[in-house]
Amino acid sequence: MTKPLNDPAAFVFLNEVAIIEHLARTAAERVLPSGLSLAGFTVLNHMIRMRHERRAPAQIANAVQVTKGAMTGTLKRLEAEGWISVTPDPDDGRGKVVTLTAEGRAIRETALKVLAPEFAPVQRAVSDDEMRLALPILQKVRAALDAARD
Amino acid sequence: MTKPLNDPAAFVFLNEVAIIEHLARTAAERVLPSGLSLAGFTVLNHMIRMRHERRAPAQIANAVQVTKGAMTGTLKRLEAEGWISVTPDPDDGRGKVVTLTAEGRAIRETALKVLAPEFAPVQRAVSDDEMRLALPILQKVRAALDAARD
DNA sequence: ATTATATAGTTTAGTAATAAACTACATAGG
DNA sequence: CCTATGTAGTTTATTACTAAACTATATAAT
Repeated sequence: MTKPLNDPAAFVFLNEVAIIEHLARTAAERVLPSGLSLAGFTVLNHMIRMRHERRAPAQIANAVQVTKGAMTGTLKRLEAEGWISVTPDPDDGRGKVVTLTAEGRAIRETALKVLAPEFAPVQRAVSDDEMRLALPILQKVRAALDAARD
Repeated sequence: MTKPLNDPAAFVFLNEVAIIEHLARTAAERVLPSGLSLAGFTVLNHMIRMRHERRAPAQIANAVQVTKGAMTGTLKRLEAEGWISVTPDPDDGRGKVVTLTAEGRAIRETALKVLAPEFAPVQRAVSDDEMRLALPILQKVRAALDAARD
C-alpha cells in the first residue's frame, strides 16, 4: 500500500468520522429488533434520553436531523408496531403529539441490550479516559458545523 | 431542556459521530460541483489519495465501503461526466479497470477548493493539537468496529 | 374582521443505498 | 479435460432519504 497524500487535518478527521458512522450503522442495523429501523430507534431513544413525555413530530425531526417528510414515515412505522401513539394536538389544529407506549419503552430496552455487545469491541479498544478526552472535541466539531449551517 | 439520561460512553460517542457525519455530508453535498455526488467525490479522492493509477471496481467498492451494486452506479455517473474511464481488464475477462481522466483530477481539485471553506469553521473551532489528539482515538474506534465485522 | 404570512404535517418525484439473483469468466481438483 | 466452485460486475426489488409542492390551521398587521 502506497502512502496517502497529506490532507488537511479536518478532512482526515471527517473522513474517519464518516467511516465510523457507516460501520456503526451497519452493525446496529444488523442486530436491531425486527421492525425497528435505526431511524425508529433514534426517535425512541431521543424521547427517553431527553425525558420527553409528549413531543411534536417537527420538534423530533429537528432534533434528530431529518426532514419532516422522513419523520412522517418513521413515525408511521413506529405507530404500526405499537411503539408510539400519535394523536392530534389539542392546542393546535395543525399539530400532532407523539407519546411512547409501554411497548415502545420495552423495545428500546431490548434494542439497547442487543446493541451493547455490538459496541463492546469499541469499549474494549478505547478506554473511558480516551472517550472523555475525545468527546468534547467531537462536540466542538459538531457545534461548529451546526453553527455554519445558517 | 432537561438533562439527558446517562448512557454508556461508547453510545454517546457514536451518537456524536453520527450527528457530525450527517452535518458534514449535508454541508459537502450543498457545495459539490454539479454532477458530482459525495459518493463520486469519495471515489476520485480515494484514487488520488492512495495514488492508484488503475483500480478495479470491486477494490474501490471495498475500500470506500459500499456494495458492488452501488459502485456500478457511481462509476456510471462518473464516467458519464467524463471524470473516469472504465475499460475491460486485459488480464481478466470478468474485470474492469478504472482510470482517472485529466478532467477527473481537475474536478477533484475544484471540489477540494469549494469544500475547504465549508469546513473552515471546524478548523477555527478546533485546534490542530486537538485534532491530533482525537484522530488516533477515532482510528482505534474504527479499527475495533472493522475487526468486529467478521 | 380581513388579509397576508408563517407553520405543522403529508404527499410526490427523484436519488441513492442494500441484498440478492443473475451472467460471464476464472481456476483448482479429480 | 471437465466439472465444481469462486469471483467480477450488473440488474432488480426494496427501502429510506431529501426537496419541494400541497393542505390545513394559526398568527400578526392593518
